Amino acid sequence: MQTLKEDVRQSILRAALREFKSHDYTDASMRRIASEAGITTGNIYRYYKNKEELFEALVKPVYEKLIEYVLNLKKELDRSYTGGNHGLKYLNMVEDTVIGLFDAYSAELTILMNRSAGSKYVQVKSDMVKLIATIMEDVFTSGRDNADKLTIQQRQSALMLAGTVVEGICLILREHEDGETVKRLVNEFIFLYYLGNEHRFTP
Amino acid sequence: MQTLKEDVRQSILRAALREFKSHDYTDASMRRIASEAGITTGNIYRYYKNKEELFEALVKPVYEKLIEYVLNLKKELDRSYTGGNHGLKYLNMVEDTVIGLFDAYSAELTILMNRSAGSKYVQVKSDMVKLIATIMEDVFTSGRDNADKLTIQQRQSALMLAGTVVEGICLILREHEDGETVKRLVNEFIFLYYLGNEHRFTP
Amino acid sequence: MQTLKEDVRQSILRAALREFKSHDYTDASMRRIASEAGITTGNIYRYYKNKEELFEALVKPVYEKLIEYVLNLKKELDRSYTGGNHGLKYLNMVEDTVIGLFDAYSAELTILMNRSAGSKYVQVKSDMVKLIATIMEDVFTSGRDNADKLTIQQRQSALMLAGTVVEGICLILREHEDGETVKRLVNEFIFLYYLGNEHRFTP
Amino acid sequence: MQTLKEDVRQSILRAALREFKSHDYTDASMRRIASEAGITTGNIYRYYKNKEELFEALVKPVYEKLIEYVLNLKKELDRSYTGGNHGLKYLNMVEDTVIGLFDAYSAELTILMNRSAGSKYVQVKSDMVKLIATIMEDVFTSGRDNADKLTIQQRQSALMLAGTVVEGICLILREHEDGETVKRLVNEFIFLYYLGNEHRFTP
DNA sequence: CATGAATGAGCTTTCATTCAT
DNA sequence: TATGAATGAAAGCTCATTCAT
Repeated sequence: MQTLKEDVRQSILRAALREFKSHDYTDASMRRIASEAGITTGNIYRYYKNKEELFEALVKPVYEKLIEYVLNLKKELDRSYTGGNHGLKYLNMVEDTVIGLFDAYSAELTILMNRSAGSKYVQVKSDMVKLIATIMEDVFTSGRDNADKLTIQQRQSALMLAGTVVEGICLILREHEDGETVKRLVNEFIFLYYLGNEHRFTP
Repeated sequence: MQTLKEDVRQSILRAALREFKSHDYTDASMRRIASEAGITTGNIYRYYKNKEELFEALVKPVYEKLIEYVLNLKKELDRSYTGGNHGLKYLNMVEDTVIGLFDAYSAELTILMNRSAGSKYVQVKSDMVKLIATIMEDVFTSGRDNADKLTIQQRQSALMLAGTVVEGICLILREHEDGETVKRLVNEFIFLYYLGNEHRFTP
Repeated sequence: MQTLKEDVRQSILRAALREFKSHDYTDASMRRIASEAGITTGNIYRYYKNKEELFEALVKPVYEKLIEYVLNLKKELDRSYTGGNHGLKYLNMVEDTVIGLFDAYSAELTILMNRSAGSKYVQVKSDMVKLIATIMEDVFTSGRDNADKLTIQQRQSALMLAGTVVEGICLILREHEDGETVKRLVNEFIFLYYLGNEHRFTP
Repeated sequence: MQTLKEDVRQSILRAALREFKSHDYTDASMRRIASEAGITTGNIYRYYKNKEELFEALVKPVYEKLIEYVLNLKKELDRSYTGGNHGLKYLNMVEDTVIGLFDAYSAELTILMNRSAGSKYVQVKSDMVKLIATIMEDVFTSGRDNADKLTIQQRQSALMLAGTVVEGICLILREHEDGETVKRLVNEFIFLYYLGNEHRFTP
């Protein structure tokens, strides 16, 4: 064979998935992954150069898709900043992003968002938060002409909303495996944010 | 002497607070805590049997208060389930609980909610979530006579909402030290949930 | 106590000395050093941060002295390049350097010169060789006006002579512990090189 | 088939040669040898039981020739100890030995002398040294009737000279591949020793 | 015969915990 | 009580060697 045994590679990935689902990158143990995969510690290193690479093998594909989606989102955002409340539209784009990624890589997305502490992917969450915060700020200033009039409190609120949206989505990802359920819950969740904001100033 | 001992105990707790604020239970280092407290590694074990107990010393008081408040909340809930939409009222009680605890134990609450991974307090969050989920279910069934008519989807939604509320509050606690800011953001956050739900069925 | 137990530190150094005398840096084993020192593996790291630092603790002092001596040698060399055969004089300076260093750090010098492979001190030997090669070239061109007339063969010879001088001295260091013996043998050895070269062209 | 096998054996040896030229026995890697030889890791063990045997396969032929030459040298030495300074003659025999072996097995000789650390051939060098030391002692006592009058210092000097000769030759072997260059440098080097000793007592 | 996946003992290093003083 | 040196198990990783296919 040219390639290493595909079933072993699969069981390593499966075991790694389980391990990283329940431990942060730092706390995950190669020994445990190996034994869970039914192989010896050393053998894992024939398949993945080291812990970082094993983690990356799981998480990089989603990460790259995420970046791609996020860049599109940003472009869309910049293109149409001419006014009008596009809050729901943007939030829907966020939702589509999540759902799209989840369809292809449910567990991996979960790990990327929840277990990267200690790896080089730590900043992913806060990157997402920053992006979504700009969306939120856009929501706040909708209809008005410039955004730099935001008070420091409004900026804090935007960051909070962005942070809680991200955390909320992460939670849903963590707790559910079924795609349909995830979709429905993310949809409800995002819609809640939309409605909440919609009626903020018009009670 | 007792006096001296109390001094030391206090500086251990102070140091532990700082350590656990920035590290998960597993990643926190007893050595660092000792040296930050200005004592020796071994001496820490005269005051606390082990890492778990030290963590507990920090976190148990808030935990117990939390339980207490939560039981009250529950009682209130059970007592007045006779109808009418009390969603906001209950959410306000949750908010009051958080704010109340935060006033007395800001850092400890933050730690309890955010850094318990690896300790026996991991489940606190999910306990909270379960409780709040019952509140959410109450919101859903407001005006109707019994709650066991909830579909499985509704139950999932309630759990999701509860989970995201808790995660959101945890995030706010994690990111802010200033009491006023925490209050304002938690209030906004809770209000968002209220409004979001309020207009759910009346768009 | 402020400092770690000095006798343990000494026995670690003693054990490390033994280990590094018989193994290259890479092949030396911390476990063996620890057990030879009569302590546990982990305990070594209370005294030295890692293998590199333990090696350095042994070898850095000699290394710095060596650099110092060598810079002096170089200065002397550059200052008096006006001609006349100073071969013996320079070789005597090399000898003095070796003897001086050996008096203070016999084993350490041995290790520095013979066991650095794999550490950041690998190049020490070849640095020495290069320096001594310039001395040798000076010997070859003594009395003549410029050195760049040396043929490629002469340069090879100079490098060979320098290399063998260094290797010879390393050998003497490796095989003998007694200072007087080292002195005598290095002296004889250097003198041999002097005589050998002296009579090269005047048989 | 026998033919095929011989091919493989040859390419293993060729690869091992390259590996051992640049790494000590301990640091050489069977994996690298196999891959350099264009075969699989496991297959190497069909041809050579283990690392030691592979090393031996390379080095034993030279080793045995070396022993043979050395025994001859010794015989010659014993036969003609009746007086007269035969120093140069003997040193020339040493030189002839080296050159002769080098002609037939350049790389293997280099490896035997320079890379045996960790294998069972470590002592080869010191064997050589011991033999050459007896030559040196003969040089010292030339013209006098018996050798056991040598002082301990003289014996040490003889050992030193022998050791440095051997180290010097090893160095030349290590640094040069070209046969002519090796010959010239070894010749110069040996001649240096001859001259140096010649004029020792007749300055 | 050959393959290359698998083994297992070894490596350096870290850290909660213990214990002689 | 307090000290801080010592322990020992665990981590990530490497590599000569074995063995099922």
